[in-house]
Amino acid sequence: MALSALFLDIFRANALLVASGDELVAPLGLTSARWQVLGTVAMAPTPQPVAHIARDMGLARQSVQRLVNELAEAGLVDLRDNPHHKRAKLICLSEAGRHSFDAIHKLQRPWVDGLAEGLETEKIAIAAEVLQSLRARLEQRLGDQAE
Amino acid sequence: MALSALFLDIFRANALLVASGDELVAPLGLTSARWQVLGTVAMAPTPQPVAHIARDMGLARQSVQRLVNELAEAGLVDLRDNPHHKRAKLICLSEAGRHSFDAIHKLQRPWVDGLAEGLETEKIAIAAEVLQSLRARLEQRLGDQAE
DNA sequence: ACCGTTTTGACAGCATACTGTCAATTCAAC
DNA sequence: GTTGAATTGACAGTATGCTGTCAAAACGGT
Repeated sequence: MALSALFLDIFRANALLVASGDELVAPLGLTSARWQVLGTVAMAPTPQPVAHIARDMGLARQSVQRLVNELAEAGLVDLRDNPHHKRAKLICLSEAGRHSFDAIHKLQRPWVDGLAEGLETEKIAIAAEVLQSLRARLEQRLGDQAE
Repeated sequence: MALSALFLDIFRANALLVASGDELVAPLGLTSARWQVLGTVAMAPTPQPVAHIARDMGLARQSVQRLVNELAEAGLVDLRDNPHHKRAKLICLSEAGRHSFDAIHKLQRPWVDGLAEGLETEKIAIAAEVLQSLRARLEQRLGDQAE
């Protein structure tokens, strides 16, 4: 079955992307996971609490919680008081975090451009479509049993 | 950039596939990772040592080592003496392992069929092609720096 | 206003994958 | 044949993700 083969490709691509991402941002003292959290925080139109970021990223709340705690300890994000909730602090970039994020951007663009070179845009779009369709089905099935 | 978006889709699809796989084989007391190792062992034309299986799967040697040790402890695989290497035992399925593998197959087929339903085969093929191309590029780049 | 439900972060523990290091073994070059 | 390089498994440690449980806080229906 073609789909089973695709699964293996997804596993490998995922592993390689994480490894390559780690390598890419290592000079900045970051990792793939922290970079992704930092990016989500940076892109949010307004500071969000951890649980909201986790939903945005499709990760478990506690995974993001730990990463945010580490980023806060590293001084890359600040925990701002939330007027609407005493415990759920709002996460926003610190000065250093903004710096790191900008530096990542400069590294990321040529990296992605190099990877994309020679790949047909339409095929990338089709691949994304297939993965999103897969995602929807998997999420629905997991939801069926969990809730 | 379209490719960056695809990366996020790959991350999510990977996480969901692992979670769904865990759920699928949980009744058999297995996990996604062990299932994949078991499958690789079962599919090998002849019993292979751990390091060879790891290369087959694109995983680090030690990751597979641990999983194989656990599978051996669970009695699903046997470690057969290797006439060509005193330390590198050959991994092969035990009776129980063969049983589990057959049971997995029966579970897996309807699951995959259900997921594939409505997906166009050509699009799946294109997605696989994109991911393989991506894999080749990422592997090459990582290799550049590591070796 | 009150009480039950939901959300949230803290804490603890597990599974998976990675890396680095070491000793035993095999292999290859000479 | 001997010696140096590569392979292999054991052991230890790290990063990421998950889950479960708990108490504090917020929310909602009555």
